[in-house]
Amino acid sequence: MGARSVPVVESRELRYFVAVAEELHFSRAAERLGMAQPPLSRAVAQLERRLGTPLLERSSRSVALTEAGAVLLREGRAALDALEAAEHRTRRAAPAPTGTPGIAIATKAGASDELLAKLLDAHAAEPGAVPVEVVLCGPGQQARLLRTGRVDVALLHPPIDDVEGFDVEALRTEGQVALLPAGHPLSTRTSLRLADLEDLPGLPPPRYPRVDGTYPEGPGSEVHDHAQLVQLVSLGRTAVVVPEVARSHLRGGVTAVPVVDAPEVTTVIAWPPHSRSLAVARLVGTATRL
Amino acid sequence: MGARSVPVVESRELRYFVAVAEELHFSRAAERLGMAQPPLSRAVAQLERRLGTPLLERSSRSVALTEAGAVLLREGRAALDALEAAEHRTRRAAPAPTGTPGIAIATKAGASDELLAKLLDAHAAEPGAVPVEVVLCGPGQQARLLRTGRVDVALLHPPIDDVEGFDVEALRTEGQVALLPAGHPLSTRTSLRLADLEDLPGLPPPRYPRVDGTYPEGPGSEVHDHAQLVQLVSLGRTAVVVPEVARSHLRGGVTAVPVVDAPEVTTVIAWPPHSRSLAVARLVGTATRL
DNA sequence: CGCGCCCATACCCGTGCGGTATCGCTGCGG
DNA sequence: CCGCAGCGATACCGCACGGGTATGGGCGCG
Repeated sequence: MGARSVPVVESRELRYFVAVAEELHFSRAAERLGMAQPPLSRAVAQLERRLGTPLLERSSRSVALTEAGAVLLREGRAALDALEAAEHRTRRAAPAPTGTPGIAIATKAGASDELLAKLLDAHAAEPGAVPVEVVLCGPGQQARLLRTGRVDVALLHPPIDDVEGFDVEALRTEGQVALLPAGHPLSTRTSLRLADLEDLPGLPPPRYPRVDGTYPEGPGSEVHDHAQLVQLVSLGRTAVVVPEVARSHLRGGVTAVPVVDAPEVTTVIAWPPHSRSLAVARLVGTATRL
Repeated sequence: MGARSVPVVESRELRYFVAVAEELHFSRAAERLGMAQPPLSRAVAQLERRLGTPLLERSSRSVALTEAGAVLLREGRAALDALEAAEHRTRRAAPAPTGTPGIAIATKAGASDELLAKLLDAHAAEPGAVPVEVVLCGPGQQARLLRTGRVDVALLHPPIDDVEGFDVEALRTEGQVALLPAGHPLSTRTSLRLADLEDLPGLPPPRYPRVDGTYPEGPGSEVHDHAQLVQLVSLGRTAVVVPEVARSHLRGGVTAVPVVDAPEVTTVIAWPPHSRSLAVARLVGTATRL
């Protein structure tokens, strides 16, 4: 198994480059990395020398990626994720108290609650069940947690979530309903179409946080969890389309009406390929038998 | 896109650990890494401190992997491969003369020759064809070249080759034939079964190199390419079972007889998932239309 | 035209990586 | 039973390199 070729790029340099490539700004990237700008410039220049190709186009007013730089950004992120995953999975494999010798599952906070509850119950009832740590996270974060090894499995919702590169098993498919303030003209309907819900007067769509934590501009309210969302609807401030399960934990003042032409939402359980973990395989097996 | 969590493990340390874990011997690993043994011991100990868990069980006479160490070996190899891939793919994306702005394909030396030739011809005839570099390699090496980004696509033969983690498209399926010295008693048969070929007197199976370049022990001759193999057969020194295409470039003194119960051999074209390369997509498209 | 933003260069310092020497343990052979 | 040899750990040292501060230089903008 010899002949692993000599490495040229060090992971530290790669992290530096990725920070600069993401910020497109050396000073801001340096700040994010907790270091000064000059050594960062030098490190990136050194990386370019080692790779033998420019990665960034600098003018004194702006920074842009070259073709090679774009490739390295994409591939470098993947490599750094793999590195982080190696670290986390090793920690998890360690004997207690350093690591929890169980498995961790990620799910979007406020989503798939009862499905997850059923899964955990069923798993706990199985012989040889291991402890399961539940990691709640913001929307779109599950994939990253999975890629970086902080969790072993995740519940997510393609095609909204990116499942590229994971093994997945579908658990459930459901339609979507509109949540409307009670008393809204449309709330008496027995079904709706998406077109009915466009530009409802006085009910601007809420603004969800982006993956970087910032919020888009717009008239609607900022929202970051499900309870807030339902509350906003009941206050007559917004209307939204959500998966059917949301009906099960509604409150007064909110009416749910099926939206017949909304895309179906599937919930899948995802895990990293090459997973050699027996515990993961068992959990997935339990999930598919629900 | 903030919040990439702080790294604890450096790629250099990981390479050191992987070397030790593969050798299970600090001094040999140090030699392989081109360094002295004491700093290697220290670096691995430091990695264990950072991860907060022992990776190796040392006695003064032997070294063994712990559970966590086995996980880190597997995951660490993958991470190092990803790192190397980032490097190679970036180089390939660089403008000439540093990188070849084309694509590279790996194939086992001496296998799939005419299939590859047809593919290259067909590709060259397409509009917008890019230069294709052909990388010949030893058996079982294609997957590594693909994983580490030295090539963009590979021709391989599941289930002999591991295609786990790659996207694949089947190109051809064929049976296998036995190559026998002309005049051998079995060479007059019109078909054979695997059982017929067990323990043929005077025709011990050849010894192929393992992935690490060493050869297993045994009575047969060492062999490292197809021409040698055929020559050995014609010299009456061995007999082998190979895919049917081998018939097309036989020489005198060798007879091919179909083996009806040998497993079918499929040739697939494989490429890394998430490949964003248009050139790769086009080459694969061409291949499947052959 | 000058100011300010931003990346590069110059220079210095301290940390940490790698090297040599040596110790301590252990299995083995006489 | 003792000595030797193999191997990993420890001790110590020197230097290379990563990171900091100060400063230069190019270019938009007011």
